[in-house]
Amino acid sequence: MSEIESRDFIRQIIHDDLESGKHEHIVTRFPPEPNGYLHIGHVMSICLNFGISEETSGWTYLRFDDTNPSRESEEYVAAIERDLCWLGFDWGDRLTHASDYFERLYAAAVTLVEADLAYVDSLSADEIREYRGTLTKPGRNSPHRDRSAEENLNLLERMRNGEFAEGEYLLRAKIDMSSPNMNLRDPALYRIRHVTHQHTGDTWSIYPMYDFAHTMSDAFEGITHSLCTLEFEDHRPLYNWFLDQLKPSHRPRQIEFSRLNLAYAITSKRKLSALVEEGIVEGWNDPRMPTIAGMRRRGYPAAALREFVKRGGVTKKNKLIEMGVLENCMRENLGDESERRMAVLRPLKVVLTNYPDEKVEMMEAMNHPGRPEMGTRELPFSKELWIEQDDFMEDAPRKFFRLKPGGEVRLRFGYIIRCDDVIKNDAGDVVELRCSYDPDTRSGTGSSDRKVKGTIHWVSSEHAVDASVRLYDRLFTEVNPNSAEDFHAVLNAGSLETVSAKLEPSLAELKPETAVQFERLGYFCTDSEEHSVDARVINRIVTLRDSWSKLEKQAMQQQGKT
RNA sequence: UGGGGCGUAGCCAAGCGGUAAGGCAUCGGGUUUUGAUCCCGUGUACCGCAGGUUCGAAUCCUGCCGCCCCAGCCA
Repeated sequence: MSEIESRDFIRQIIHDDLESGKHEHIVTRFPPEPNGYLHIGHVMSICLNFGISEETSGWTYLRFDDTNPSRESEEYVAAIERDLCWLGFDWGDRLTHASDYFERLYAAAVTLVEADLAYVDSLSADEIREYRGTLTKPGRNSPHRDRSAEENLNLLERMRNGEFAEGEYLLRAKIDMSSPNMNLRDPALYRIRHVTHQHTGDTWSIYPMYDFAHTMSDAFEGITHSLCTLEFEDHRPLYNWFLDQLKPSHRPRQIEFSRLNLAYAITSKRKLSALVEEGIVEGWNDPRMPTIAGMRRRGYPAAALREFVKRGGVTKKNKLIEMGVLENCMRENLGDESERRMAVLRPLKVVLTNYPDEKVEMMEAMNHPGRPEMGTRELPFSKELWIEQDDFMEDAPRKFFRLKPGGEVRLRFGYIIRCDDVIKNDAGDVVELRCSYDPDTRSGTGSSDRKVKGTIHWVSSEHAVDASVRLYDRLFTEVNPNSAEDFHAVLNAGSLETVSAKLEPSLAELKPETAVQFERLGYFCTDSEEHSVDARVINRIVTLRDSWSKLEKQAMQQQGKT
């Protein structure tokens, strides 16, 4: 253990800036555009920005980057605030909008025009593209580039007054049409848009572009470090150009980091939005979605999500993080925090032939094997039980130590039973097991130390409560669906399976959004929208680690080869 | 074929001229009334490749290769 925890490159810069006295406080911002729900990629940015200000006793603004009214909405701003709160971050009274600065932004634009650093163009969108040149060919100056400041001012004012149609005029920075950096070829500053803005209503008919609005908003808020993703690296010269020309009293510094990509998941708002609109998932908060709302509904604890992002690190290298890392964070957190319960997902009937017909015993069960302070509960035990179909095998391999004909197994917190008969239907499916129990092996009694290899879970059928349980799997079959030509082609058809499960009676009245472990199966969470005590709906968060299924897979592969 | 980035084990990631941390995964083993947890142990990383500088390079220099981003009046 070294005394100095190694810092990522951004925290190193910030540490140095504090050390050198360049800044007294660190001010960051999280600037989502309210045009969709936040996803796992945003979680990283959120944790970075809010995390850094927390660590340095600075502060962070939540700033809605609402400069494009044609695709933004109130629904999204509400969802973003909700998600941020749930994740555990607090912006206090520092909730702002880029639109809060529209007047100041306009004044800054006027300043640029007056300094002959911006002009009103009247080329069409197509012409502008044509004039811009290509990656390898320089662009050409617009024929309107040399309008007088007076004329530009007049035109800009009339743009603001709504005198022109959309696309008729455009305010552009006057930089360098031959720059090898496309962002410097006279980028657009303001475009005309006759649209009602979700925050400013109809007061504006021109709206600033991202680069201009974002840079100046950072400056207005005294942001010290403006952290963004790699694709904006090319924009930094433009960011700095605005600061150089307009000389605001605060000069923020933009630093870029690589985004977090999760294997088998999509993190593109456009595609996520398509999944919702095409009805491929049930909504932005479908438990299969990598959105914060979806992961929350799935049952992922916020703390586990934060831990996951922390493990990813902060660098400039493109990364694709394995699902297993995410799943492990969930298992670690839930393993410590959640109570254990018994539930049977795919029930198989077991009748204990030597158990008295009407008898019911109450068996004591620990709520958490590692945390006795979490207490115990009682499980009713009776003649007729449900066990998991997977826990019985007629022709079992040597290493299968669950139930098989003539074999013995321990019922967790119950007795050891032996399988005497297998009953099948006409189709040949196993529909019932006739077993006998050993009365001397009751769990917890002194004479219960007889060992059997396997222990399986069960539920008394008379006392069981029903539930609809949804088993989720990855939404895509491709590791990196982001780069697939068409994501529809790599959708996982089996991403959702719903089963009718039997639960132990203590689970009858669970509140929505409660996570528990179903022993030997995984972690599950009652659905926040559809679950009620009358109609239980439960989502599987993640399975337990399962070394048996691993062995099974290996065996299958070997069989396939030989 | 312009510009900007990035390349350390399967996936992340330390390292900042002195002879390759750590996590996850993998594979062994122990404990276990969850095949879970827990506990031990487990890696020949040609540090993208090739040269060079140096007593010494993942770290400095040169060249090359690979991958990502940029031609919205999106962010």
